[in-house]
Amino acid sequence: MRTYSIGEAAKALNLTPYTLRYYDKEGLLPRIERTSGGIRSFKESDLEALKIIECLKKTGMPIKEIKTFIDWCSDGDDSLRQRYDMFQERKAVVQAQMQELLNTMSVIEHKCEYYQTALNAGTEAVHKHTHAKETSPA
Amino acid sequence: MRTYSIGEAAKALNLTPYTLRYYDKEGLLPRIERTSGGIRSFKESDLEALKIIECLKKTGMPIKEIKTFIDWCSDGDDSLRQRYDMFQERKAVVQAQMQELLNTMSVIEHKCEYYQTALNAGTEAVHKHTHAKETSPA
DNA sequence: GCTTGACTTAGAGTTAACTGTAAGGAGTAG
DNA sequence: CTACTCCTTACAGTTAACTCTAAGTCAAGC
Repeated sequence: MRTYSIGEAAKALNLTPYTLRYYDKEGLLPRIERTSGGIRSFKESDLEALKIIECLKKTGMPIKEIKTFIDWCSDGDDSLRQRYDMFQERKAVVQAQMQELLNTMSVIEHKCEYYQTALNAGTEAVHKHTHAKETSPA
Repeated sequence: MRTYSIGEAAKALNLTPYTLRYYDKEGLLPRIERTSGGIRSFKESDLEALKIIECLKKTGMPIKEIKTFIDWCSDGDDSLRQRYDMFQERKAVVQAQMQELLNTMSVIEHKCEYYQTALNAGTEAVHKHTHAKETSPA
């Protein structure tokens, strides 16, 4: 099975060696092996674990919480329930983020239309209501 | 038209007075008025502008870029094109974020199933492939 | 008239997640 | 042999976005 240096692993994951060393320091790579010369040797399984770590990061999970999960993984079957619950919670978090993103998109799209109309008219005044004494263009 | 103190505005927007002062210091509230005593007086239009600011923040826009937009708003109709382009770009950003969130969700859901199965079996070994010498539980 | 509470400023401190520096080691090309 | 490149550690520096502190102002209630 081929292995990867920290630079190769970084490239494969679109990260930097700095970041990978930082993850290691924070305890996110407990199983990482070293060569006789002390150089980190990333296996395919390490890259897979890092992909999960990046996935959890994308859900907004802080690194300390990810470390808790990594520790659970090292604990074996005793922590299956915690890990299951964690992913269920992450699922709920992502669902909420999706809903929020939809709301955000709705506002952005309204603004796109607003500025499309203003651009066609050549002036934002086209949106001024007669009853509004003052409006903020933002 | 009723106005709001910084504390009231913060509550209405689910922010803190510290944050609103910080935004002001960064130039995000150029039109904010003050009472004779020097106290910030938020109008409805200021709250609306802040809602747009919060919306842009949710798309991951840094505060310095939001300030650029706020400055454009003060510039009047000359900047309509820039503002339109900016919202189009934000729309593309949010679409990309949505796609990424869908990918993330897919991974999370696979892990939910993985741990559901493991939990039913009482052990993660249920997922071990015969050809795999070693796997990372993450 | 005095206390209370919310407001003001300038500026310092915090946090997360990197990001870079310095000093040095090891393997490879010429 | 020597230069080059990548690796190592320890630790300092950076950045964004707050978050708080200190010292002071001001209006309202008792």
